[in-house]
Amino acid sequence: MNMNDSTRQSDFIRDIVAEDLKTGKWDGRVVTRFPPEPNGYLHIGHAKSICLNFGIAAENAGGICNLRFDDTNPTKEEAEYVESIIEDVRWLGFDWGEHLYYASDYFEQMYDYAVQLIKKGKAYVCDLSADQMREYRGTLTAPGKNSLHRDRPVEENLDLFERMRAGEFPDGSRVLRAKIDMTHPNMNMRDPVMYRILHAAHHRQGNKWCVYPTYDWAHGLEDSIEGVTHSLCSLEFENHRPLYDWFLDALGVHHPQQIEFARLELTRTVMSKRKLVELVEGGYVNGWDDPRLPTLSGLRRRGYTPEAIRDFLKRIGMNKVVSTVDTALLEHCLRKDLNKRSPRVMGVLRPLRVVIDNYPDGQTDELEAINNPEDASAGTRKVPFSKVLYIEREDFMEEPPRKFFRLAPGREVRLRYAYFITCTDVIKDDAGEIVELHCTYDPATRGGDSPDGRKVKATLHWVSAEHSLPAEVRLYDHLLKDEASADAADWKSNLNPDSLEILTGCRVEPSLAAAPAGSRYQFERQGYFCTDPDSSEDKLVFNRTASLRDTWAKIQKQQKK
RNA sequence: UGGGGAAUAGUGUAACGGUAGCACGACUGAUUCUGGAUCAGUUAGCCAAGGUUCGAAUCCUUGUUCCCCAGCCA
Repeated sequence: MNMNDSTRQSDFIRDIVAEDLKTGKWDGRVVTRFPPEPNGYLHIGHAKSICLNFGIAAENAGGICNLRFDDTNPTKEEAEYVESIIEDVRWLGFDWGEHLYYASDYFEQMYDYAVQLIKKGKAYVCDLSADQMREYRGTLTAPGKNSLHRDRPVEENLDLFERMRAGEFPDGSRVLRAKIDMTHPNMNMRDPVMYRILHAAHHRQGNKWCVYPTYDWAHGLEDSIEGVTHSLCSLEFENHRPLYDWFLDALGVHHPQQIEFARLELTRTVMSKRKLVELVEGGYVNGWDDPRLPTLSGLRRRGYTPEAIRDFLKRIGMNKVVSTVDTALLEHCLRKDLNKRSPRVMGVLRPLRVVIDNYPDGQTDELEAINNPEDASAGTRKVPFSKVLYIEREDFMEEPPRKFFRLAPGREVRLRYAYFITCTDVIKDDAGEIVELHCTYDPATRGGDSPDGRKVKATLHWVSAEHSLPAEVRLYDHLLKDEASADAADWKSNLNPDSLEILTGCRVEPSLAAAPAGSRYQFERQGYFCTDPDSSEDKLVFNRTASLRDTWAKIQKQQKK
């Protein structure tokens, strides 16, 4: 990956890794892993974990980070998700080399380990139903009680477990449990389930198995088998750590250290899988890569850069505090990156026709425009100018309020890289709607500067009517409304009804004619845009990645108050 | 009411017994052929109360608040 945006940083996890390196705890090895379950699409919360795990591996000589699919539940997992996860991790900029693994490849080994535990008298087959098991488990404040099958002889457990695997029993009829302590204050330690019977086809193993390991049993083993040193996971697994440790100790195998960190929450969006699924399946958004979603595929389609996401994740730090990061910080990182690298272009979102009365009919001029003022090497391009132009509707006001610097009757402004123009007439339709402006231009200001030193207070973007290309532009806003109702159950009432606005009559400069999908631009004075995969030469489609900071909008807001 | 965690400006994050700093946001101003960018500045904080210490965000005690756990999900 590109390391120049991941300068060395520190946090409590990296401190532990550094300390372990110093004491030689793992013989100088650093092995981490990113272990998604292939049951959905990755989002920026996952990216926090990805950057952490791959980042730590990259920062330490010889460090390794495995990409491991935690595919222990065939009823929820699909190959489609495996593909998308691989694509997203790559896109984010990380490389696992040879280290791509599947938990399901360890099923045989896990089974053998389970047999070992049975032989040690530390696991037993239990015939309790799910309902009964819940009863026996007790509650947060009351201890549980032992299953009547808890003291089954080893030989019987071995026999039953083998027959479970052989498919002799129906789903839900039996499980293999660890024999720990039904009165343990930590619920996870009350004889947790290690295997359940699931007659379901697995996306990689097919019908080879009908018993599947649970997370608690499988995860530590996966880490152990792969020689992981630091197993990093989110806060909700803190309560599982004693069990993670118990299993590995009971087996006497390599025992990685589990360390927990807080997952990422962002303002004005949703991050939980459950909610994302609800949005996608309920048709509130258009698929997993809807540009409004915080999924990596959504952010990619929206025009986010991996660099901006990594920079953001680096800035928010790593902690155990449950917190919600302001989306404004993500947007800041985005704009910072895009500002440096995006070619400038002129596009008019809501066109207003302007006729330059004193400009010769049929004449075309080509004006030189700077591609990126932040990057001299980006060079310049030619933009056509003619008698009939389009400017942004909101750049003209017939009765300009205080602090409105743009075009108004009798006022002179600059057309960027072109000429000074002065508004001489306003044409309206029967409904009183402004349909056209008449202006004059000053030929002496060609290129955008007045030889007499005359100043204007505004510079407008524009396109030549005849030369410009039609385009559709999709404007996005936050998924959630600003002031969110506190009712967590009714979270969908907080959805922002204006999160998507589609503009169809837009006009963009001709240089965009063959803009390939995914290419990013700054539409001057408007924001950052990228070409949507829906775009073609016949029909250009752009997504607004982010708007530019808009001081005038702020002033307007204040004036309204 | 059991157990496990966490509390530092509006938000996120540093400080590891020795001047509470950084970033985002908000607000000023300068500058500008993008009301962009840039530059300069302002704003605002140690959950509470005790204790230890020459000295406490940091150590101790008590309390408060918030998060997680009763799937054969991960």
